[in-house]
Amino acid sequence: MIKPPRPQSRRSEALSKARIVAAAIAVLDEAGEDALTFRVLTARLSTGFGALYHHVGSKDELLRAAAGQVIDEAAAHVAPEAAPDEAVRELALAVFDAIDAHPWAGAQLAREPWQAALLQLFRGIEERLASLGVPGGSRFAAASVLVHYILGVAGQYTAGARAQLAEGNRTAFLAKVTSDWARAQGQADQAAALGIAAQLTEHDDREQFQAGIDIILAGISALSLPPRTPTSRNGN
Amino acid sequence: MIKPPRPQSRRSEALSKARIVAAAIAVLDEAGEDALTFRVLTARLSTGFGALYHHVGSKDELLRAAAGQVIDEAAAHVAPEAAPDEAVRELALAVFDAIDAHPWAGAQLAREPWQAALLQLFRGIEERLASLGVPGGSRFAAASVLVHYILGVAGQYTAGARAQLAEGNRTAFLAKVTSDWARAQGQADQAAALGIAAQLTEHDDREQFQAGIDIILAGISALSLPPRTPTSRNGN
DNA sequence: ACCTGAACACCGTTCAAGT
DNA sequence: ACCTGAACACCGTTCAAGT
Repeated sequence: MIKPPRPQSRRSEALSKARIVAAAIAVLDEAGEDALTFRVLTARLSTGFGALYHHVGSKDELLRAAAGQVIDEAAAHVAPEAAPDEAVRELALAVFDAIDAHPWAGAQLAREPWQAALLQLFRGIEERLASLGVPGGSRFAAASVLVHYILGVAGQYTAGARAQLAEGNRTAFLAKVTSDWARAQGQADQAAALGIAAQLTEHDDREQFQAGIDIILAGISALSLPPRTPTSRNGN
Repeated sequence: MIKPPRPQSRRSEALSKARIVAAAIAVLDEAGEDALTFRVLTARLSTGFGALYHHVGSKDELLRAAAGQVIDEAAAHVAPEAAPDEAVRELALAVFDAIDAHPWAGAQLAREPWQAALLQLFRGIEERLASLGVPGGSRFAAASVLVHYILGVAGQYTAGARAQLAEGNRTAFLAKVTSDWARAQGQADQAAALGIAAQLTEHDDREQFQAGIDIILAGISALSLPPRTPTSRNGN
């Protein structure tokens, strides 16, 4: 009675949480957040609902796991030998780029920020701030601002991506927003609204994000680092 | 044929967008985001679906209008004679407090940050930064960081409030998060996770938020304001 | 233990019909 | 013009039944 070498099933591999999460990420990347339903997952993995629920518990848990994986990968790619303030910038940018590539993950993180992956980010930032000389008493607050900012941008970036998808393209989207603003403003304020819309049109999201990180790092340094010789401070 | 003085209808007032939005805000405040459905609204206003759709277009539009109203009210309460940096702090805190009172509004703003109400906030901040001496070239970036940060905190604050509601209370919620973290970490890192959880337990959200605003304002000042005599800089 | 898929309890939204 | 509510086209989730 020798066991047959695995009775080649219809599916190539057995179902597992990892395979379900991978399929979910694929659907999310290809077609966005609204497209992820248990029905398309059952079709894609050729199973039933019960099989999925046997491995994942709920749709929320699935979304959490998918976002966690994306962020984990991003945060792992930071060069360990970088100078501490550069490392903070790299960490922040890695998360930004991950969310650029997977906008749905930004929405998820903004919604449930206590995921383990973000704990890693927080700890990574706090560690670098310590190397930078930020004293223990203000380190928590300093790391918090950075993480809050990163998540704030993440959420809004995602929102923009989703809306641009719905509206066709960035230009069309901004045109619609601008006209909505103009309608909501008094006549006198329409010029200001147009000015802001123009700056939104021109600016580069990634550069803007980096400029924000620089401002916050400068603030942390100003408030909680021993003052240095005030030369060569050209931050722009 | 004199018209009767308004044939006292079953409902006290005619249906209108304003009344629908008011009812929506009431439901959201009383029972949270998930509780707002067109079905409970029809019951509360004793009408049918079609009547609601005749005034609001979609649930998204309703949510937008509700959040917009809450933020508009908050931003309007800032004393106009305040010093510019104090005014920025007041604006930020007003939004924070509004979201504390209406957590669902935070989620909505994080999801669709281009609402007209936020344009007002942005302009209010930019104006004050101009008074503060921040040059035009960096003012947009500076105001952006502040707004991104405010919205980031808003989103996460809301997430926390929602989770605490689900979990029973803040302590129970933090206990659950901590145990999730501990499970996800290696043994060696559990201490660090516990330390962060402890700081989360102790800190006051509102104070933390203010500390963040101070850090960002210090960074703006360091990077784009003419240097002052470096005395009496005690920001903590 | 793992999987299947009909069925349940909801949603937001539409629309023919009323006044 | 404004309102009504049955009906439609979806969801996430459960669960008795299979292997």
